[in-house]
Amino acid sequence: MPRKVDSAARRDMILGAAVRVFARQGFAATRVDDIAKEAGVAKGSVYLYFDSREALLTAAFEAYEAGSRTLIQQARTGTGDALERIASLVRSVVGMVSAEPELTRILVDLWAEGRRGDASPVDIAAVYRDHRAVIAELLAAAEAQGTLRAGVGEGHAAVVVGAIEGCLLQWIVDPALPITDLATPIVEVCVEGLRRRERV
Amino acid sequence: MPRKVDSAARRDMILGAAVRVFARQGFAATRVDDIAKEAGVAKGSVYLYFDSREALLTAAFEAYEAGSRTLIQQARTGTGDALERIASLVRSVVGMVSAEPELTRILVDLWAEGRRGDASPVDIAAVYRDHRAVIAELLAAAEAQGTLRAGVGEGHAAVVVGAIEGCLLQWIVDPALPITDLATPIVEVCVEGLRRRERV
Amino acid sequence: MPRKVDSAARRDMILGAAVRVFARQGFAATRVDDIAKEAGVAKGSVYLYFDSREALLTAAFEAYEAGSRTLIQQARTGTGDALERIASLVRSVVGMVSAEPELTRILVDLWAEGRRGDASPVDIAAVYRDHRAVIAELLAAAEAQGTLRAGVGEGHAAVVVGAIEGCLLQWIVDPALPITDLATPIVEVCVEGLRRRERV
Amino acid sequence: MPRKVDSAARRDMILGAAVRVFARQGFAATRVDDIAKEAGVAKGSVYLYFDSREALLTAAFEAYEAGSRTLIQQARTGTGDALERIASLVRSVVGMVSAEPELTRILVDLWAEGRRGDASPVDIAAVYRDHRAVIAELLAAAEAQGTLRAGVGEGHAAVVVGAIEGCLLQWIVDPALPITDLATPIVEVCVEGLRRRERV
DNA sequence: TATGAATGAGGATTCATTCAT
DNA sequence: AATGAATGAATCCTCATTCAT
Repeated sequence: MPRKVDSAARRDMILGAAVRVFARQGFAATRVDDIAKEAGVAKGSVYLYFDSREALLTAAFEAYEAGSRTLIQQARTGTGDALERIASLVRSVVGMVSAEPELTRILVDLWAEGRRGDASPVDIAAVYRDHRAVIAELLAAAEAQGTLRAGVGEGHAAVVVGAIEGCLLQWIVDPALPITDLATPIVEVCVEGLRRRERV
Repeated sequence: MPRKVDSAARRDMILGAAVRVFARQGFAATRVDDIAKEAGVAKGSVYLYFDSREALLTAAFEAYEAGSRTLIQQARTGTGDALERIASLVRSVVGMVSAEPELTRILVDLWAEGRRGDASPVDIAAVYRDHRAVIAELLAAAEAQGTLRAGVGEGHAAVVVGAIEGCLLQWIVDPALPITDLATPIVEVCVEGLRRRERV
Repeated sequence: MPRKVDSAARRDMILGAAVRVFARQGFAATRVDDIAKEAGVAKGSVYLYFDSREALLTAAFEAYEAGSRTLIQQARTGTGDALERIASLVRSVVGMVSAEPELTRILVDLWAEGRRGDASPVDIAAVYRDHRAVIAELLAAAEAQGTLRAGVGEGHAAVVVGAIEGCLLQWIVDPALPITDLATPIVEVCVEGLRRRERV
Repeated sequence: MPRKVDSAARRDMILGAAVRVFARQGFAATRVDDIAKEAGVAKGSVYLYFDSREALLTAAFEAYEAGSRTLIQQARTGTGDALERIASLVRSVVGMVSAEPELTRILVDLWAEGRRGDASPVDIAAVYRDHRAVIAELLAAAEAQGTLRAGVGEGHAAVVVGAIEGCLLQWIVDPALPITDLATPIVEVCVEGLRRRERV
């Protein structure tokens, strides 16, 4: 009779440990042994669930990407004032920091890994392309709703995404920065910076 | 004296080679041998000018930091409309991408390295602290000039810095993104998002 | 009793699988997992019947040795013209290739393993000592029968064994070689090379 | 000024050490560290001259092959009685055991490695194909000279090669076997087994 | 100063073997 | 008896750094 294990749960457990260690030390400085220790298993066991150290980062990316996709989906399926929906998306993304601080801290490793381009399975560029796409869609909707000021286009979507990610970046590099307090300023700058100026 | 000049030039030459290779392959994937080859010197010669592979990244950081400090200085010493000076700063930082693309592409490695906190000589957090500080100063000036809308504070400075760095990030990760075209949108979103709404 | 039979059959089944995989990939490149898969059992089950991976090779050797002993026995118990009995032995050994190709292909692993000398339970040297011994006995008989030419001794027995094994070797290394066609040439060279030259 | 080293000599020195260790322990049981120790260098230095542990075996094969080619060349360029030239070749090959005992003892590893077929750079099969080819040529010459008995063909060439290699094999597996004493018996059996029977 | 051969610590990965179920 | 998850020792190879010339 084989030992009973929930293979998926085990995998998740190890991945969770890996993410914690990556968040703490950075991917480059993380040894497979560190991960095994954090997970409370032997080094070899890590390889029962992941092909390589690299694969753990990729899996972390996939987890991040999945969360990201959910947020994007929500933004897409929402209704109502388009600029308000952008504001919600901003708050959701920033909210992820509290929900998943480790996964967020890994972002910098994903950027570094994803920069290699097609050579890497970490296609972080695609994630941001998607982000820009939703924002652009919402901006188009805002335009239709007449709430947008003139001359807003693709570039502005990149700026909104940039504002969010750039704030995450500052927090990653300096955890003392009160990232959760930034959601409102981001919304204010971005949404108000795009909203049509009311005539009196 | 001529010796010293030569020596400094040689150091710069090697550092330049290192930066190019870092930009191409990323710090983690860069071997000291790659740098030596790019510089056209022997591996051992690299160590005549730098203590370690790590030191090359630190030196690159210092170069980046110096450039950054110059921009900050310019923003501080400037005069005139405060919001316009913010706009200039934004354009300057984005302009650095064209001027020094390699140094910019290295940013991601600096973020990764700098994240280690006090353990690392790459204090990238300080750079962004400084950036936020100037922006905050300029915002205060704008407030005094009456061009700022109400309720703007520290957080908004972080957003402006975030918008810039977040756009750089997107470009690093996806060089197809037309980063230079983003200067204007960034300015529009940030400056207009902060400017006081004119009454007619 | 039925248990015992089952057990022995199971052992043989696993050994057979091991031999097939060894023949295919070579001992060094064979994982216990490969053997388990070939046998259709779990990896752990292999260890219920064999102490170690090494033990499987040893068991294969024992099977080979048993077959070899049978042939030797037949050669010893035979009667009639001594040179003819040598010819028969040659044909029998070469015939084993068709009968047990996998076991034959493993020979090279047995040679490698057996070379370690006393440290190894694979005493392939003893097998060849035995082969040489029978051949020598038969040569002595031939001498008594007056069919042998003068000056034939121990060394010639080694040559006969060598001719056989050397042909197997060439086939192992190059399966395109039509090994079964070689039985007759081996017999011709060896037997005629030893037979007394008839006076007319 | 670079350290002066004769790179080729260094390579040969390390290869020599590797061959000695392979001969002693077998390829499978040889660690790169063992080779380094035998050569009196650090482990890493081995990799300055060889790509991998495997490459050392390949290089050993190439050395063996080169020697083999020389012998073949000599056999081809010789003149005189064809059967006598076969006898010389036999003696030369057997003589290699005294000249290069370690290289000879490695043969079994080359056989094991070479058995993998096209996947391996150790094309030992080609070596034996060449050996058979020369022997076949010499047999054809003998036939033309009228010294050969009827019905001799390709297969007989394989037998001659087999007799030689099979004797080496017995020595490898059992160094107590007086291999040098076997040259004469091999010649007697093979040459006399192929020579035309004189009528009185 | 410059070189590049030499070093050896370090770390990812493999896989024979064990053992809880 | 059978399983296959878990283990961790073993080993290949890399590469930052040193140093003799």
